[in-house]
Formats: sequence, C-alpha cells, structure tokens
Amino acid sequence: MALIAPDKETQIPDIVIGRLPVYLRALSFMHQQGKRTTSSSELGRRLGISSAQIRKDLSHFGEFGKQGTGYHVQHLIKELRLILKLDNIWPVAVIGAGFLGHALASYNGFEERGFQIRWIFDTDPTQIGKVINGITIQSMNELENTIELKHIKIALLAVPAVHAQSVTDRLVDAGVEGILNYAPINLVVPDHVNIGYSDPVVQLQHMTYYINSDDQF
Amino acid sequence: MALIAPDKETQIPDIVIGRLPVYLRALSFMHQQGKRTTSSSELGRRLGISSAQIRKDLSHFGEFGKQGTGYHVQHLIKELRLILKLDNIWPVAVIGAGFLGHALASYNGFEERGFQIRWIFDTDPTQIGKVINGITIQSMNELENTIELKHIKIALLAVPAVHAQSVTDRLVDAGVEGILNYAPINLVVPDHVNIGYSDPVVQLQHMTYYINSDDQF
DNA sequence: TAGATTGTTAATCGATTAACAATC
DNA sequence: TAGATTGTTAATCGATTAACAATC
Repeated sequence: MALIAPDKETQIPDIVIGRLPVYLRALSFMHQQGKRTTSSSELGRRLGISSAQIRKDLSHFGEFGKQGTGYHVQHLIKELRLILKLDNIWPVAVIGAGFLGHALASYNGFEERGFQIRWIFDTDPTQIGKVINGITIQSMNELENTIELKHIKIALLAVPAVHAQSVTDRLVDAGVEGILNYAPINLVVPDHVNIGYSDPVVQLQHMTYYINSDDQF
Repeated sequence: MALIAPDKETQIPDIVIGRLPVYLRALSFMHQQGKRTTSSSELGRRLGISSAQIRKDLSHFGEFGKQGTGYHVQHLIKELRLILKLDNIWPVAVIGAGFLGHALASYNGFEERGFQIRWIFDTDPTQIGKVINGITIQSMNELENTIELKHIKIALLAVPAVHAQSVTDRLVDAGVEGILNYAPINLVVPDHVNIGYSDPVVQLQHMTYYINSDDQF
C-alpha cells in the first residue's frame, strides 16, 4: 500500500487541511472571549481570508452552519477537532535538549490543543538525567526502543543541522510518522512520513524581499 | 506564511518569493559540500519540487543558468541573496525573554544567513539587565525609543498570546515592517507590514490529519 | 415576516507542468 | 559533434471568488 489515507481523504486538497488548524485557533480564541456564534464573514475578516473560502473549505467535510445565523462556535470547534484527529492527546517526543529543546519542553501551550511533550532525548552525557518540566532527558541510545515501545508517532526535531537527516532516518525506521523539523535543512523521507518545517530564517528572508532597506544600513 | 499582497508592479507571485529562501538554503548546503554546479533537476530532486518549477521561478528574475551545464552554485547564491535583499545583515529585535526568547537570542545560525539579533526586550524587572549571548535584556519601556533610534525593521515576537496584538501595535507604530510571530494567535496589521507565523501546534494539527491514530491510544 | 447567511455552482484566476527550440 | 540543460510557451491542473437559491 503506497498511501495511508483513503481515497475520500486524499481528495481534499492539502492546502485546505492546512487552513483548518488556523480556523480552529481563531474559533478557540472567540470561544474564550465568550462568543457563541460566528459567521464565515466574521471569521474571514479576522483571518484575512474571504468568507467564500471558509465556507468552501468547510463544505468538504459536511454542513456545520445554519443559514441566517452562521456557525455555533463550540460545535464547529468540536467538528474540526474530530476532522484533525485531535479528540485524543497525541504524545510527542522532543529530540535535542539544547536551548530550543528546552523551550519546547517547557512550553505549556501544547496540551490544551491536542499534544503533550512526554519524552526528550539528547546525546550529551551532562544533560542526560536532568529534568525539564517534569520530563527526564533520555539518552539517544534509547531512542528506537522508546519509540517502538510507546508507539510514538510525532517528534519535534531540535538537533543541529548536521545530524538532522541521520536522526530523521532513525525516527522513521522506528515508526515516527510526523516530524516537525527545526533544523535549517531539507529532509528526505518516505512518502508516508509528514514533515513540517520551522526555520525562522526562511521566513525572515521571505519578508526582506518586501522591506525597503534604504534607511536601514 | 501570510504576507502582504505583492506589489502589482513586481507581478512576481508571493508563492515564488517564498520558495527562494528554500532554494538558497539548499544551494548553500551544496556549496558547503563543495559542489560547484547544479541543475534544476538535481535541486528539484533534493527539494521534492519539479525542475520546471525551479526554472520558471528563477526566470522571473533573470537568466542565471547555462544550457548544457546548469547553474553555478556560488553565482546563484549571490543572485538570490541580492533578490532577497540579504547583501547586508539585518539587525533584529527579540520581544520577550522567556524560554523561547532565550533560545532565539542564543541561536548563532542567524548571522551567516543575513540577520543578527541585537536587542531583546522584556517586562520582567528580574530579567532586565541580564545578558544573553552578549545582548542585554532591555525594559519594554524602551521599546519605541530604541526601534525609532536604531531604525529597527524586523522583530521576533515571543510574548504570551494575550499580549501579542498590543505589542504588535506598538512595534508597527514605531516603524517595524516585518514580524515573525511565535504567539498562537492571528495578528491584525496594516497592509505594509509583513507577518510570518510560527505556531508548532498549527503544524502538528496539520500532520495529524494524515496520521492513523489507531494504535496510538 | 424580512434580513442574514449558508452551501454550492460556475466562472475566474493563478500556478504547475510538459514539451521543445535554443544553445552551451 | 552529441549530450545535456536551460528559458519559455502553451496546455493542464487546481484554487479562489462571485453569485445566488435555499432556508434559518
């Protein structure tokens, strides 16, 4: 079997899937503010997206609104969580206990949004055994065993660029299917593995194209 | 990354601009490996992009290759740096000196790619005056003055979500034109301001759609 | 009811790809 | 030269938007 996703799911454009978490984040914000209902136009205004696009995106998955009144915020949140498989907490491993790994392991914003950092790995003997936010730093020697034993599917990769590909290969071999890569390098993985990239420099370099540098230097 | 609409004058699609930093990163990697020339097909293979797309993207800016032999790596790097305005080092401010702000200020991978973290701000009196990687944490009271005095154009926003919009308003009023937002919230800014988003949870929630959770829970 | 807003269709807009003459 | 690869065109593919009947 070449692909995991069934036909019906593959028919939905990936770009649509990518917007759902943004909708979810905005809806959760509205919910916190006490808003009970919203409309595609209100949501679109907040996100800088057309109302038509929001309605079209949602229509791939069902009918979640009511003519005349719009969407019930809490209900739409629940539906989006189901679509994105967020009805359980995904356990996550952090690879690399440098400054960034520390920051990720210390961040408490994951759990309410569907994830929990449960493991952190490093090669540095002086780091191994230390505890960050209740998580004990493990040796990279235990990587494969732990992944297989705990059925870890998702990892945050915060190792130096030179090691990113080799660690990725180990993660994939052990069964990881989703990697958020913080190293500034492109990873090569099998088709069934999902990679997300987080390289701040790439984003900054995108911006500088649009920023006039005349009075900067 | 959500950016302002490209100038009608430039006519170059924003999605093309967004790929240039990725090309640049891959080319720099090749250069480090000692590669002197490459081709659109080799580059495409590495990045999972078609060779036609790479040639088309580059053709918006000029003719950088040679039939039969491809592209001179070092030359193409130089051209891309010019296009993206990376021929000088952009000074950058970090807002927020929590774990993430610390990690950003401590990261030494910015400078060789066109950026230098030069300022870091926080409200916490116990943090102000401390030094991270040679940078003294300043009071948020000095934010506007410093931005205006130093003509700061780019900021990394690493403050709690509840403060992200109000701090953004202050940054924009003071003259900042590019913000990389690490807070899990959508920002509203004027058209001329470029926003990049870095919310790991949004990326993880995108992945989980494709990951089978059957044996996970 | 009258106004508001959905879900959906068709048209428009934009991006990607295949193909190939040019040429190193 | 012969093989390789570019830059570009036209065709294809896909995504966004405008518009509106349905209906709350």
